[in-house]
Amino acid sequence: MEDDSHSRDRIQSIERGVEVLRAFDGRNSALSVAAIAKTVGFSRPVVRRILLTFAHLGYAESANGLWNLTPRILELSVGYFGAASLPEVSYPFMSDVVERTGETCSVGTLDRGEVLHVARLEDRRPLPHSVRVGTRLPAHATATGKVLLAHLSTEALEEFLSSSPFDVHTPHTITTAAAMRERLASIREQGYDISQEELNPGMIAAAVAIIHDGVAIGGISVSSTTVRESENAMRDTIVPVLQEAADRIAAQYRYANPHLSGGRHH
Amino acid sequence: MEDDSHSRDRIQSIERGVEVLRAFDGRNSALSVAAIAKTVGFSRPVVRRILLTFAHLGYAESANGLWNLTPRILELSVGYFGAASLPEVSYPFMSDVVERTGETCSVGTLDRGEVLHVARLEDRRPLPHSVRVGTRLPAHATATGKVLLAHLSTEALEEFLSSSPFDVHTPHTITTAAAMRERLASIREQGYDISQEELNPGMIAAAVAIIHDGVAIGGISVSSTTVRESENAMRDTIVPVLQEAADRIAAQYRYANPHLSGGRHH
DNA sequence: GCTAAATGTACGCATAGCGTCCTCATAATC
DNA sequence: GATTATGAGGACGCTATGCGTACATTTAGC
Repeated sequence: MEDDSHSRDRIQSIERGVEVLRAFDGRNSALSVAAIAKTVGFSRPVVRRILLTFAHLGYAESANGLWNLTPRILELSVGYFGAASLPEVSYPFMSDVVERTGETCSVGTLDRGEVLHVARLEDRRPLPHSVRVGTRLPAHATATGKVLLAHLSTEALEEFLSSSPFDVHTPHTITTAAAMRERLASIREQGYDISQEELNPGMIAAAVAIIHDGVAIGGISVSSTTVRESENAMRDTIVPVLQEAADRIAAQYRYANPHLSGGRHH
Repeated sequence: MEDDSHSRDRIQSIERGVEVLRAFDGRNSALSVAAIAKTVGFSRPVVRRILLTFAHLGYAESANGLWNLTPRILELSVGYFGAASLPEVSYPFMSDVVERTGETCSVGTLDRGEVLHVARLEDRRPLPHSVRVGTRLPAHATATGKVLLAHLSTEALEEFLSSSPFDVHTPHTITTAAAMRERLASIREQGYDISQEELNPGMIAAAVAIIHDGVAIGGISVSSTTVRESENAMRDTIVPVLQEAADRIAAQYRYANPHLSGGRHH
């Protein structure tokens, strides 16, 4: 009751600044100060000061009363995009997947019970539900999420199964822990998952885990619509391509991160 | 003398927080509190509080005294990655370029006299100088930079030519405003630029501007090494591919941003 | 031309966040 | 293996920082 609000060594202004950045969710192109204030729940002068700060840093700009983030905001992610980071290593192989399948390819990791998309490569035809880099989707209703859950340790999986309420998105969404356990078992056996209309109607996806040193560091998937791809086509033609890409990404990742392999340093 | 340091409506803590994030430059994988404090010039407790704040938000984590950014930091860029943003629109066509040329392709915009890389797609063979998304390079010594400079308004160009000191990176770097004017004129005539060893020895790049509504909203380039590609090969085989991609990106950008075309709103 | 809603700005107060200081743990040096 | 040096973690009092209320001003809308 004392540690969650502000624990003396946590900086309020930074948390507020981040909340303002998150108010730009990518859907609304430009936001007014008042709209942001309403979203995040701070007073307007506070939001204004935060925006002016970001503007001074070059991360935001205002055009006649409406605010936008500038491309320079990408700078904040550079620290994660190391030479050996998962997206950095994955992109070349994802390119291969897009070329061979003609569909959109994504790479994601498990983050707080959700799939965080760290890399994405679209085919020329855009999909109805566009999932941009940085966005999260519920793990229990996505193919990538389930292949990652399938490789979790027993304790971590139990925690997920007990803590997460399984939101229902479509009639095909897996809703019970029992059904999820069953599905995860078959994923472990087959090595892939196909999710048909579990999150969005009309959408289908296949995913394979990227295994490095025995742990699933991410999942690679292909998403499409049910009119373009059937479950059989996914299994027969796309899963092998994904499997090959996952293996090559893992190998390249191992090569790029030699210090992670085997035991600790020296 | 009063407006630059802290102007009463700018939040110091946020600026400090951003500086700490930038201390993670992608080269050093993990940093200690003391190392960051030395880099940014704040006291250690301040850096520690900032890191704890980001850790609480899920953007940073510490492993036995060393700190890292987590993939979730990508969330902060989501606000820029709109459906109609330049990288979002470009990636599919960049994929095409990589496929047809077998080389690394990048898209960048002009930002404060530097080229800010907003999208990048590598071929499988990594390049010696890896330029990640979010990083900036000097405009005067890169192909993308020069095609963007070539489309600047007269005033903006004059300001750039007078303000920027042209750092010398190699013997081939353009160092004088006169030489730059000459080069820009030929770029306007030919529609592309090829930069051979102007920034890094052994590297060569070709770039073409992405023109939307008469203004250059970005540049697309292919980078390689001088052993793999000659200037002639660049001009004859790669520039046409880039030109086609640039045109298609511009067209798609126009389609994705209908409100930007023609006159202002209403 | 009047209401309404949103922006920019000012300013005094409270507190958030700063730095100094101390303790403890972990390495490096001889 | 004793000794120094370097860094992490934490406590605490003071002050500058950044908060919100309040007012002035602009822009849009019926």
